[in-house]
Amino acid sequence: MPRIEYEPLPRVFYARDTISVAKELLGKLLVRVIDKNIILSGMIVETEAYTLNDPASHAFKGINNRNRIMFGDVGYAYVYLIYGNHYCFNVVAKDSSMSAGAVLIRALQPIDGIDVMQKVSRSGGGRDDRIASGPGRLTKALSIGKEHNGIDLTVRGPLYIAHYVNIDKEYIVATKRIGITKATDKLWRFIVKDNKYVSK
DNA sequence: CACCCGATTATCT
DNA sequence: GATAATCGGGTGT
Repeated sequence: MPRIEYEPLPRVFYARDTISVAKELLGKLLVRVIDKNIILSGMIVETEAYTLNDPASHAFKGINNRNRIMFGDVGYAYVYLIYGNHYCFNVVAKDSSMSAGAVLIRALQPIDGIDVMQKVSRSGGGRDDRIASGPGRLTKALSIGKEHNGIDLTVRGPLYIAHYVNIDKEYIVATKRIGITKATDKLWRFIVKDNKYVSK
């Protein structure tokens, strides 16, 4: 059984304003451990922030059974089904004055288990720059589903986020969020500049 | 490459 | 009944 060497980010990392966390998650590693011996991972290269007073956020209209994790403690996974057939993976992040907030992880640069991800995802036909490029492709590549909703991402387990590299401020670009119809002017999508694994 | 559309479910009106 | 933090396959240029 391989030793898992990646160090999870502590809960305090997520206990800050959602926008800052969204930026600082770039360059971190999303780690998926399957059956305690298969390790899949990727460097986060694209994120989006969703806050409480944000018409585009699931939290905007108040708590319900789907979004309740967004109103809970920080550092936990919020996974939900979109368009009836894809899962989106988020991390709960907010400062103590906010009741809800999360960061959508939209794209990864594959690091560990690229061959396994290619088999599972069947996206991109042999190219590695489409495997986890987009929120639905990412969850498919790492086999993330509703069973991971509410999981603690600050401890080594089936799914966690770890330290990896630091992205210089120069290389963080803010853009409009993708696929929303409300609050479309906010520049709350963050990408690693010139990285080919960012969704198009 | 651009556009169009169907899939399929939780939530809201 | 409509819409949604999406994707892949189809058709046309």
